[in-house]
Amino acid sequence: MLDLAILGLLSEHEFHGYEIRKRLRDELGLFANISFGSLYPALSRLELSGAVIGTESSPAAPPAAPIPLTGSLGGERAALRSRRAGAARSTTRGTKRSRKVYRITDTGRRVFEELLAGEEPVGTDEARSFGLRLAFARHLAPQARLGLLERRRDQLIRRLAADQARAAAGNDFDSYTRSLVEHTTEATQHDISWLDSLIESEKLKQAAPRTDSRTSRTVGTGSAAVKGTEL
Amino acid sequence: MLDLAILGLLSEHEFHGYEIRKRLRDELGLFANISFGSLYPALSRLELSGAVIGTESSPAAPPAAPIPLTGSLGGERAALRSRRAGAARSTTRGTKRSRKVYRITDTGRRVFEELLAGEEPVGTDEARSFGLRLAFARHLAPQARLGLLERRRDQLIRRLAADQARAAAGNDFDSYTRSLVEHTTEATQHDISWLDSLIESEKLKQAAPRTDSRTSRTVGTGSAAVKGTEL
DNA sequence: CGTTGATATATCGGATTGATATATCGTGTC
DNA sequence: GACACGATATATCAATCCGATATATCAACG
Repeated sequence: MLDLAILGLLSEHEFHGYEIRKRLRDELGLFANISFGSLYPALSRLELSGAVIGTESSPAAPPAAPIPLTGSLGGERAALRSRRAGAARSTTRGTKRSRKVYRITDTGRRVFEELLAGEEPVGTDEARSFGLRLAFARHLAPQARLGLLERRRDQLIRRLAADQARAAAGNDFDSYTRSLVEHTTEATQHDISWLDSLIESEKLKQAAPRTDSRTSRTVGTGSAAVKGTEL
Repeated sequence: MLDLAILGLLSEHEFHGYEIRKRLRDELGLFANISFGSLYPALSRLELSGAVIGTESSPAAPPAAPIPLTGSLGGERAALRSRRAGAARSTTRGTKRSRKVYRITDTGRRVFEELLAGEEPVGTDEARSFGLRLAFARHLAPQARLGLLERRRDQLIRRLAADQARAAAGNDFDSYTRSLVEHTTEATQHDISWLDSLIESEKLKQAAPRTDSRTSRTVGTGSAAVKGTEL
């Protein structure tokens, strides 16, 4: 769960520990809210196993791509600051503090793909796990991607059955518990509708071999599809 | 989180370990899906601290402590074995297997109320924690109950703000991540609406000092209130 | 009569969190 | 210009919890 998030982020760009956590938290919210207490051991683990390579970022470190990506909140702002402070700008930006930048290896990419395509956990944090995988679903083969969506749908169907059994059998619930169960059931139904629309879009996209290979817009905004499939 | 669930269940009836897990899982689903690996240590912990009392359920077991709680697990197990081998099947047919029935103490009730009224965690399983507390909310004073609902609402408002910030700033998301963020945002809004209806019902109930002290029906079935408060 | 599945308790390793410690740097403030 | 404060950055720790596993009994079924 944790290695998946780290490797997924590092598969796009190199980062140091603090920023890995920051990015995952800011971009994926509760789906990848990892703590330092698990991040740093995980990075050490991944480095030992050869999935990532950590490099000390000392002032004379001009590695590959500095920060070519988009927003890069912390990095660009830090670079801006140090540049304005005067000293830097000649070599690279003023490394404000010792940090260790992690880069993914080919082994790491293989591990990432295995984790992403591997078995999803069932139980407590299945929702977190699915959200995390969906956030990296673009790295999956279309076939595996559809499988991910459908397995999650099955999971939710089973959960809905359990919810409804609870609501039906447990008539001795007090009003708060009853409201909780009702609300949970509705939320699960909503999740299923959402997945239905995702699956439909995915099938359409795979059926039509358009060269529109970029992120097709039909997936994200399909509120009409959601309404249409409503239970 | 775990002690709260156990004590909450035991505050209504006495149960043995296996059934504690079964009940919590069947009635509260994901909100209290505790495993044996945490249940039995928790029960031992609670027994040591005097919050619960465990009694061996053998056919002729007077309520006084049969085995004077030597903490040593092996010792108790040995005693159990010998007892079962010796006085097996004298009378009462029902006892299918040796089990340890746990009963809550006055201390345990105090601990339970403290846990229930205490600080909610923020972070990963705040939803679980809230659901669990809501399931036992009838044990709270009306004042504290309203506070629980409002604190949860504030939490969700903050989460919604974070979700919307994500959706606004992160335009470089791929379609899957974008859909995930959108869906999460909608779910959070739905949760807030639900809490609004709960809070409204609660305030109404507290404003009207009806002697209708039983679980008022207006909370659980308030789908009209939900619709009315929809965003 | 044997095998399966539910009941029942217990332990272990591993993953993860939250808290805490340490240190540097930028910024606002008085 | 002193100085606190918050953000950056890495690291470690105890505590918690889960999933898997082991062991054992018993009912039901063919």
